[in-house]
Amino acid sequence: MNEIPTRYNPKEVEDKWYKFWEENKLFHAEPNSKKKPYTIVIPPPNVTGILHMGHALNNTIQDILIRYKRMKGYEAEWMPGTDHAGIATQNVVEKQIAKEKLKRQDLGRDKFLEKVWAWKEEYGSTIIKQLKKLGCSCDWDRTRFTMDKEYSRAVTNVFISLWDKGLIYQDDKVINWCPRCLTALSDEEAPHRELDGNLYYIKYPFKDNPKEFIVVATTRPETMLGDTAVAVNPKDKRYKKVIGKTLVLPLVNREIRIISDAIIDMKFGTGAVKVTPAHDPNDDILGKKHNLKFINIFHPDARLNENALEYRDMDRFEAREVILEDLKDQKLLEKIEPHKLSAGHCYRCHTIIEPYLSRQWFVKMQPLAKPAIEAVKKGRIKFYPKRWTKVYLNWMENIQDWCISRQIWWGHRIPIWYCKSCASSVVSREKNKTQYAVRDTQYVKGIIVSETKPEKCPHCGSNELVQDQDVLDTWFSSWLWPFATFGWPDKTEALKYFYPTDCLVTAQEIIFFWVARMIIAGFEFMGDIPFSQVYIHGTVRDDTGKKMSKSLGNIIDPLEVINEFGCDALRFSLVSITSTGQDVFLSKKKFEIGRNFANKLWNASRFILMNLSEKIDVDLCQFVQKEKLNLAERWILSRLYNTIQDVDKALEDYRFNEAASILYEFVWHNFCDWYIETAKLNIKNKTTQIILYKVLEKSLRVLHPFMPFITEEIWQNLPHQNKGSIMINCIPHVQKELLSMKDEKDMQLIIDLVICIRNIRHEMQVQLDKKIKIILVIDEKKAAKTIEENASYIKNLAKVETIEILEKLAKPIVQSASSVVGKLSVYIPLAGLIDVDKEKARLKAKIEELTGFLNLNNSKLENKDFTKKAPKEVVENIRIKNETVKESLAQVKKNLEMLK
RNA sequence: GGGCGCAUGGCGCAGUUGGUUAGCGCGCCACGUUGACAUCGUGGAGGUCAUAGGUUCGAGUCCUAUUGCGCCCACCA
Repeated sequence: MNEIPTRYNPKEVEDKWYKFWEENKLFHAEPNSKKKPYTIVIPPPNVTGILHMGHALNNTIQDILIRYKRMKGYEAEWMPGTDHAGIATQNVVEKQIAKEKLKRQDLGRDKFLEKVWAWKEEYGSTIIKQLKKLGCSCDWDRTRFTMDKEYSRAVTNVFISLWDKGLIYQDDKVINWCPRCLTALSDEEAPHRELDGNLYYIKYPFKDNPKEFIVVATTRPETMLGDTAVAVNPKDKRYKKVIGKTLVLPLVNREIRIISDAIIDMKFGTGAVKVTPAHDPNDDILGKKHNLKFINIFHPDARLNENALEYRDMDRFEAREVILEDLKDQKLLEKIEPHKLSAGHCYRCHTIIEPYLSRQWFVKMQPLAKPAIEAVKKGRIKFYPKRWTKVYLNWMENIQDWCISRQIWWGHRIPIWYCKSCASSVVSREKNKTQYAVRDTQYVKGIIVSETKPEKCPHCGSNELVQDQDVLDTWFSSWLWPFATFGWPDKTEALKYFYPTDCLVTAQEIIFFWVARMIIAGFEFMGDIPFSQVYIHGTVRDDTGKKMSKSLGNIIDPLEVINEFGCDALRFSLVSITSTGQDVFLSKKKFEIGRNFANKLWNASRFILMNLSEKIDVDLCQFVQKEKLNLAERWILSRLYNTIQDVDKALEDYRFNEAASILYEFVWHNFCDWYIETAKLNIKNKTTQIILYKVLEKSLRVLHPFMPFITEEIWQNLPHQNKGSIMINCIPHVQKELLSMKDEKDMQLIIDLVICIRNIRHEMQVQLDKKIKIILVIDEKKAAKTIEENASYIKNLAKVETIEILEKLAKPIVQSASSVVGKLSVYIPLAGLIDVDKEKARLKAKIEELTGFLNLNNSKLENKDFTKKAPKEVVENIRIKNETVKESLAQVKKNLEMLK
């Protein structure tokens, strides 16, 4: 036994046990009619991803849930996989080929995609390997990738299904355009950030009187090149008479009309707005309504195009400066005011997005949202913490159409085909199905749908068909995750058994991107909720509250932490400091919590293993008889089972930090600090050994979901018959007959007494090797008996030589230090050692404390309203407490008297 | 313009439906190495729970307002 090291060394055990679990297929789940399923689908990390603290927290929580439920007897399925992350991955590969001075256009679509797949093959499983380092018990046999053939079939199917319902359409709209990624983005992908900008007041001269102007205010003067109107509010007295007149757009000399629309805010700026239909979402609406010209002034990369005349090819921000100079020269720039504005930023590259008129594909969301709203309102899907319900509903109830086409190459290509010869288009559909959907709207005239390239155009028979160049938004595949991963659209056994899933664990950032859309997709394609609970955890930040990011350089790498502190330490620490839904502020120091705890557990186990006698049959530990146990033993078992119960309750409510602290408190401060210390006195005793073993063995099982590696390592070193993994054992059943409030109270008296004696020793500076005598005065027979029975513990833990128990104090004990514990008076005769002044001060402080408490309670009891209105229990409790305190106080006062 | 979160001992945080003498970890002070553990043990100091009102017999916990910090949403030209 001596070969067990005094420090837990995670490096030696983690990989070993992970391999053991994997080889024994312990993470795999199959439809099993004898068990209830418990399913979690992982938020699929990007293939480009590398493990960061957000992942670590997110996946630790999922792993705790899944391991716990598995040990609770569920068929627990944790579906893993990765997301192809269209733009992100394309960007990575573009950067890679840029080193060879190549652009994707130089390679062409097919060659470039080959490169991306090659990249995916080489690096795409990095994050999976890292999740394994975290101990995640995912069902790797089912690992999915959103670009897998089967998964892609589901995506195409969904597109066609929505198409058939008329929920997908193509339109020319001003959308969010990233001039760097050169693609459209959805509204969610272009989060607004506040910028310090200016409001520029520009004079637009009247055509019939060039000396008169209308002044417009704008934050983006360069867009004036695309202006095709100026709008005012019809009620605005300042402008009433000029509505319908013509202005001459400066620099461009285009004639534009003054129109009126109630949407214009008279209070903002000058009340007159320049209208740029092709470059502003509002102006887009105005332009369509008033039949204005749409003039696009930008190249896709946001340099100005030929419509910008002499500003052509300038960058948008450079052009702004030049235009302002030119306006100044012409005395058309009235003034500049500083102004805060917010602008969309590309969520992948942070470039300021450009509102840009282009033809894109959209999903009509409103009809789809209805059941998703209902489900949450009716509580079929619950958010933890609840407050996110409101955020979700607010978004869902104001849902906008979803722009799903992306002008990139990496992704699911839109299954639409166009016929060159008759100008029809085709929506591609599944093989063997020949029915084509043909819709007669402005934009989709003669469109052809087909999963693979159709042989010929259904309209004219030509075989000159070309597929739409765009791919679908990444989230258009992720929203199918909870069922497409189980084989949908096929009706697989797994799908039937595991869907709907149980809990979705994620961060707030993707509620709209993903959670909300999954709920929509669940109803639309499965006819049911995708999960019943959503647990939203906080964001991981550094210790100053900043989000962790590479560019800020404040990253704490989970793998480094695992290397330095161990995986279990990482997991336990993370969970301990994350209270429900609150953001987590991290510093490396915080991982000491888990490391130290793991070490404590390790050493407690080490102690127990070193002391178990060879002959003992530990498998008998299941059959302990309560009548044969002493107080300490009954106490620790009661504590154990209460702990197991409390952990269960905490996990049901997703209060992970509470579960962790309950376990910490039990293992460290009940089991190690007290039970093991008492056990040392009878360590040769068979019952003692059995109890030590039993408590350890059961604790390990409850701890396992939190700290999988160390618990398996210790488990495997236990001398039991059960050589299978700890994973396949159950969370201990609570032996209700061993729960005892009385035992817990009685033991607490012993503990308090020991602490009290230690305290006096310390205050009076009585060395530990100095044997002392104590006199206890108590008139309660039961309590006296408890103390008598446990005298040996008190003697050993408080280093007391003799204990004398009296019913009453016949004569004063001179030269003693004294105290009270409940109704018990403690005297420690310390002839020659006692510092009378110190002792007086001690007693006075005690008197003050007790008096304060007594006064507080008395004032409560004297208050008739209180005794009348407060629950009986509360009043009674205070009465009882007060009685005890009164007695204590009287005793302490007497003791003080004696010192005089 | 709406919505949300957070303000508790030096630091980081708990505190579930209002009733505990307000807890935990780190740090601090003092003592300690009798073989589970110094990644440890023992004892201790330290808080008018942001401010002002209110509801209540009773408020860290509920309501209103204020201050400070942070976040989200929105078509503020």
